[in-house]
Amino acid sequence: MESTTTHIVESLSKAIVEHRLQPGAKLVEQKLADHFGVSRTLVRQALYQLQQQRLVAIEPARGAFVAAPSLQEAQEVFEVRRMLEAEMTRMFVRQITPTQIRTLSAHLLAEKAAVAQPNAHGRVDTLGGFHVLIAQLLGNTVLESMLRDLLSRCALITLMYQSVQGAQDSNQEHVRIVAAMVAKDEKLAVRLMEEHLLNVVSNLTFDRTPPSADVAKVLDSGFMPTLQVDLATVQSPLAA
Amino acid sequence: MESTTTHIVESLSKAIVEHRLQPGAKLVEQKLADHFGVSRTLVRQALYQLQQQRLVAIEPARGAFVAAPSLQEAQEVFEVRRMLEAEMTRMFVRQITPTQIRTLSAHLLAEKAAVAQPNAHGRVDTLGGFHVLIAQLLGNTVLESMLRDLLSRCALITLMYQSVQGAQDSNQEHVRIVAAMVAKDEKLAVRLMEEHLLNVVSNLTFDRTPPSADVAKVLDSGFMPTLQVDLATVQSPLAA
DNA sequence: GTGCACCGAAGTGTATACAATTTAAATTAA
DNA sequence: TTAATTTAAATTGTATACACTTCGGTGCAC
Repeated sequence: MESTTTHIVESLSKAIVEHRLQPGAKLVEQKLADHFGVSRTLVRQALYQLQQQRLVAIEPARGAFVAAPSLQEAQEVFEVRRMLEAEMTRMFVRQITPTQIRTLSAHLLAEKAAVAQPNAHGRVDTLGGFHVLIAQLLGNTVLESMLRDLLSRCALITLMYQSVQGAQDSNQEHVRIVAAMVAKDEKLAVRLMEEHLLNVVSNLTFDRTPPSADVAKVLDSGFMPTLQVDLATVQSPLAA
Repeated sequence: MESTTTHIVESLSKAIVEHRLQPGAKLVEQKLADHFGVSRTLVRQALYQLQQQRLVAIEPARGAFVAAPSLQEAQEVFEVRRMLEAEMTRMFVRQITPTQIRTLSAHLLAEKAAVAQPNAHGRVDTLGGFHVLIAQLLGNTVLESMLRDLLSRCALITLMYQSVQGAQDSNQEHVRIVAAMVAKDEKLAVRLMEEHLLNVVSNLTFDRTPPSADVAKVLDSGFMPTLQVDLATVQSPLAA
């Protein structure tokens, strides 16, 4: 059901967000094609789509590179998130239900578990999931997919400008936000959400790590054993 | 400098937003390729990109169609706009400058002129420009491009569920919003902006116009003389 | 007449071929 | 040695070829 191109997009997207492909790294079409066992045609389509998601930058006649957003752009992305999520929080508090509270609580527990684990990707994913979950509970799929895109970009950004923000901190802040939501304290919930996002921005530094590495190796040998298996399963287009 | 694919994307995007290609219309690759004087390869890339912008829906093995968002989705899109633009307005009022006021005033005049004209596309474009302009004045390019995408989708939507919303009404509302901004009345400005957007949503009806027409003819003979010229110039990829 | 299998045309999905450009290396001149 | 120049390899941009799927209609059974 899922098109091959879509599969490539998601696989690359994941690799970028998980930092296995570093910002600035060149994405040579033929190498990717070989890796996925398809022709350049499909890789090309995937790269163009990733360009639109701002995870990849294509320079005409020069090739595709993993996006390396400027600090300026990074701040703008977070600013947009703040705007969107402040309103989202406001709306959510106004119509929160017991069922939703239970779902959120369950997620907070999942976060706590994820934070305790050594798997960095899992942590980022679960923590990001908190924000998507709220959009989901609001029942707005447009908002949800928009937020997903923003979160991907944010993952790339926080890796690039190595945010010192600890995972526990984030989890703690989420807990407090939910508490305010449950108390139906709109103002407080919004303020906490805004501060939560501002915290991340203020922790962005100029520490740019240099581009690097061999695309092929990076793609099939993620250093996380579990992920490696995952990749082996998911990445082959013929397996699906 | 602009890639051929990009050109096709923009050309199709414009045709969809301007309603020359109706929602649900089938976009046959070869026909488009012939029209643009390129191979299917490039058309294909363009269609995939438009799919991501939600202006086109691709059904596997069946082809690409001009998107026909459901009423549900339409409402969600406007809801997101409301969220984003409410915050945008709030921020804008807080840092508004005399220069910005002059720019906005100038735009309102342009709107007034556009509204008086018979050119429907020009009206929609100029009225939408108001919202983009504010993002621009805020200096947030990420927000700006996001808003642009949303506005494209909104244009498609309002055409589909023929909103009765008159152009003058919109212009009037813009005038009042700017007035509140100039007065630095944050609450009022935000409220007016929200109402402005809610008005549009509440005017959406179930009136779906049937899909139709010949793609080729629609693309080169827009019925607007000025636009036609524009298309003739812009659409040929070799001319650029 | 109505429904169903079949066939051909049209259209999509993917791979491959080839021209044009860029990149890197090797070579030569200062 | 360094800088500039030429040359070859690698890479991208676009077109084309071909297999596979879908769509429309024709004819046949009932």
